[in-house]
Amino acid sequence: MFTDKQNHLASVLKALAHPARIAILQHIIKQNACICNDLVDELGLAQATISQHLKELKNIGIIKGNIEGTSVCYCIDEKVWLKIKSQLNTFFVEQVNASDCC
Amino acid sequence: MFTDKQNHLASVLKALAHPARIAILQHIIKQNACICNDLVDELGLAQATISQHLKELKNIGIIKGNIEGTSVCYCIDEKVWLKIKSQLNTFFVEQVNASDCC
DNA sequence: TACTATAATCGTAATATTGCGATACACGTA
DNA sequence: TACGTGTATCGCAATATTACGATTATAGTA
Repeated sequence: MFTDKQNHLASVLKALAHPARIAILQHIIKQNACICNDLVDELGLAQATISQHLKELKNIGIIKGNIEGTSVCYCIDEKVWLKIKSQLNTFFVEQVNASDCC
Repeated sequence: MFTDKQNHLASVLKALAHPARIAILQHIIKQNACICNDLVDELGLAQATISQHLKELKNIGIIKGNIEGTSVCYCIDEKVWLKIKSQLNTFFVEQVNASDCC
């Protein structure tokens, strides 16, 4: 019904479209390294909830996890991050005509 | 629980995070001018559904509608479009460290 | 004024998302 | 091997989203 590109872009945006997931990404970036579930303390959410949000971010590939002893270390997958960035750029690069009719 | 910025960015992304709404925006941009409910023909959705999607896009201000005789003319609100674009840029500008640990 | 066309809104059913407690699983360690 | 710590998954309740037919509202037209 829609093109693959439209569907894909929509699902990427959907994965990002939650304040908790935005906060998670920002926290991972801020630490500039991997984190485990400091997130549970950092955000005020239950462990199960954080894990669920992490899963959704993993699904679009923007983060990856690495088992590190007894805990899991998450970080941004730079390749996917840049790809998503450029996909959004492509979408927003459209020159909107200033002489709109409304 | 989250910051205003995080909440706002999330709600903007959420409004964009649907293939139908992406298709609507692309169609409006492609026509480079206002359109009414060609969208109903263009996409395969019911008139009520299109109207609902348009409402969500209007809610974040990215499009605006103008009554034009018996129909309504929609177009991108350039100011809001650019603002959202720059908000996303701000988010994605974060330099992800290439030397990640995962 | 009645009629038509366009779009918004209402009501509703189906489905998806969100959050969380409880539980299961994996991996170190005593 | 038993135990503790950190995560993932399950099951469920509450809520939100999506889609659409039916209805309503608005503006032009006969």
